[in-house]
Parts: sequence; C-alpha cells; structure tokens
Amino acid sequence: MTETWIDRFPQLAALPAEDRRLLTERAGEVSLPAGATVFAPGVPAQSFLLLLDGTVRVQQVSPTSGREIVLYRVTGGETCIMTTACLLSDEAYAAEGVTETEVTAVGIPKAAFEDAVARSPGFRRLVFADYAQRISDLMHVVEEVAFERLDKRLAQRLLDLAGADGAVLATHQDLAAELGTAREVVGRQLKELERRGWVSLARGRIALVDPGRLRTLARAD
Amino acid sequence: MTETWIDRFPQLAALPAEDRRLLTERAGEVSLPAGATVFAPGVPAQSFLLLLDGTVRVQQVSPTSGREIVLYRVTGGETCIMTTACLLSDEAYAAEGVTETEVTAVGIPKAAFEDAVARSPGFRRLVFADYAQRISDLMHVVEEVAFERLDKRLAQRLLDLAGADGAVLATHQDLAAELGTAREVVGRQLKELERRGWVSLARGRIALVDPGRLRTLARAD
DNA sequence: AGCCGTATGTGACTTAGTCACATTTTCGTG
DNA sequence: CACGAAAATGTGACTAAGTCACATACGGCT
Repeated sequence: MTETWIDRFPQLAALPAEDRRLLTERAGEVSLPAGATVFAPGVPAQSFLLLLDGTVRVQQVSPTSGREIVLYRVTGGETCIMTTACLLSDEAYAAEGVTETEVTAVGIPKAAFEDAVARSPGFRRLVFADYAQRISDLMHVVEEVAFERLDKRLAQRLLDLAGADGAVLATHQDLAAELGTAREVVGRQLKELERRGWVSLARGRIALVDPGRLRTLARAD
Repeated sequence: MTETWIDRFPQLAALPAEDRRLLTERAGEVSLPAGATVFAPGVPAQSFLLLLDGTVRVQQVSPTSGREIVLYRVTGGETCIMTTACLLSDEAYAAEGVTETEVTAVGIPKAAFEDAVARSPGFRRLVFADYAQRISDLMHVVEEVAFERLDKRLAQRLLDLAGADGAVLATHQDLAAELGTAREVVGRQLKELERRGWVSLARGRIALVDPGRLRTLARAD
C-alpha cells in the first residue's frame, strides 16, 4: 500500500482501513502560496480542510476602526473549523484566514465529510477535538484582551513568535495586529523593553536580548 | 404517542421516528434551581445537555484579578457545548455556567449522544450548528472587548437586559461582570448616562428613560 | 432607632488608545 | 548614485479606561 497523507496523523492512521479509504478516496490535496486568503467574510467555503504543512493565521478585522486581532493559528494535522462551521451551518463569520507560509492541505468534499463523521468514531473525535481546541483558543483570547496588561501580552507574543535565532521578524504594525491594539502603543511598549535592555530594535526586527526577563514578565500576575 | 420534550424543537421533531426514539429512550429530564452551577473548571460533565426552559449564563473568570466577563447565554432549544466539548475531548475550560432562572433540561448520556451523532444527520446538524453559534458568539465578544468603546457596549447591554418595564435589575458590579470591566468604571459611565437624562438610577435598578438615544449610542461607529 | 451587609461614590493616579503629524529607512528607477 | 515613493517608526497632546484606597449611603432587620 502506498504512503498517503493520512499516515501522517496518528489519529487518522489508527482508523480502520475502511474508514481511511472513505477519506482518501474522495479527498484532494491542495497547495497554497504564502499570503493567500483561505477564507474571508462573504466567501463561502466548499470543503472541509485538513492542514498537512504550513500555518494559517485566523484573525478578526474590526468593521469600524480597521484594527485587527489574531485569534489563533492552524498548523499541520489540524483542521480549519471555520470552513467546517461555514460548511455545516451557514454562519457568517467576521474572521479571515491567511496562509503565513506555503501550505499544503487536504480538501474533503462536504458529502465525504458527512459520511466520515457518520461512519468513523475516530474521525468524529478528531473533528470535535478540533472544535474544542478552537473554543479554548478563543476563550484564551477573550481572557487576555479583557484582563491582561499589554506589556505582559506583548512579552508573551514576542516569545511565541521568536525564531531559532531569538529574533522576531515583524513590524510594530504586525505586532499591534497580533494583540488587537494600535501601532503607536506597541512602539512605546517596545521602546520601554529596549530601555530595560530586554530587546533590541531594528526596522522590522526585534531581537530578544533577555528572554528570561521577558518570560518572567509574561508570567507575572 | 405521548408528547415529549423532543416535540418542542422543530429540528428534532422533524427527525425520523427511529432517530427520535434513539434520543428519548436514553435521555433523562433534569431540573435546576436559579443560581446553580451547571459546569465549572475542574468539574467534569457527564452528559450532553439540551435546554428546555430557562437560561444559563456562561462566563469566564479571570484567574488573576478576579474579574469576570459574560461570554454568552444558552436558552431553550440550545445545547450547552461546553459540556459537550468536555465530554468529547477532555479540554479544560476556564469558563463556568450558572443558571439565571430555574432551568429544565434533557441530559443525554455520552454513549447515546455518540450514537445519535453517528446515526442521525439531523441531530448532527443541530450539534454542529450550536458549535458554530457559540464560536460566532465568542468572536463577537472578542470584537467588542478589543475594539468597541465602553459606553457603546454598556448601552447595548442595558437594552439587552431590560425587562418589559424598561428597567434593568442589576448592580453596577453585575454590569461590570457582563462587560468584563470594573465596577467603578460602570458607575461613572452610568452617571454620565444619567446626566444626559437617558437613564435614571436607583440601587440595583437602572430605568431606561430614553431607549432611543441608547440605541443610537449602541449603534454608533 | 440602631446595626450590618451590600451598593455606590470619589479623587488621584496609571495604563491604554487616538489623532495628527514629523522623521527615518529602504528600495527601485532613471 | 541620486531621487522619490512607500513603508516603518517617532512624538506630543489628548481622551478613555482601569486601579487603588477609601468614604458614604441605603435597605432591611431586630
């Protein structure tokens, strides 16, 4: 038997052969360049999406101020419940999904998805687990925005976004959109972190000089 | 055939008799007094809940400041996805559900729920639609907290919470918990609304004197 | 009438967001 | 290589929101 995408996900690979055939037979692999819009308000989705490689950033855009906030990211092995939800219930969302890297994914047509949910307990578990995860993510965003201080949230984001070289490649505007705040505010916060010697700033790049201190700030009550 | 709870929900009543039996046979009606905790962090749920009467308020409590914010309300005909999600994927939530009125609900055991999801496309649609609705609710909260002004949000809440007599029975603390802010802030906002003659204040009661103006404020960009 | 718990009020202060610009950096093109 | 445009960042003055530490006020009970 040939190696298929399904073997790359433990929960799916563990399914009975019958269930796996159900999925592989009717699913098609798709690939998207970085920066592509996966879904957006007013654009109905037509298939259930399971990511293989890359990441999709899901963000909400303010209808009024034009400000943005990142809700969560979808990565390999995860499903994009926004498309699923649109597919299954015609809810209109104010969110949009954008690929951050090149992305390969598997698209399962609506009918095949329904079949799989009906016939495969394992697949069902996967889908529900993803919903639960996203709800958890959203609640975490609410908690942060409503209750946490911005310096703490920024420190956490910098740590999350840092590459292997300990630097974040992002503009102040990018970070403002991560946190749902304004560019100037991020600029001032970053300058304060630089004053303390915890980061060093360059155009489009923030080097984390003292990740330890940042971590302490991010964990502070 | 006797009238059962299932007949009260169009989506469920429309199911084939077979599917309906699946649900009614193994489900039990429960009833809770006002103010009861339906679920809370650390308390695992054991059945899928479908509300018949009353409302459950789902809120998030800040681990740090002790502040709260209301996420959404579950009312008749809706399911409590928090319990569902816990049931199906062991996610730990920071949210809690509290009955606001006396509540009657139907509890469907995990196994029966799984069966129904597998066998009944209509039931499946109901469950997924509820998930979609809650995700939509949560995104709305994020949008409000991150992007909207407090006076606007307060005006909207007052209109939402007003009884038939055009008054809201709530303390400043209650309203602060609705909006995820602090009591003093609500107090000041209310006083400003009173100064403008749009509401009149009494202990534990806010009378909406000029709902039209409040609506305009709530809709303002 | 006096008491107690709950609800509300207040001022001073910090943090965050807004607005209207000024300045700097980068990069492609002539 | 200079030039100009676009993108990124800086700044000050101001408003909005949240925090803290209290002071009062009210309602119902004994």
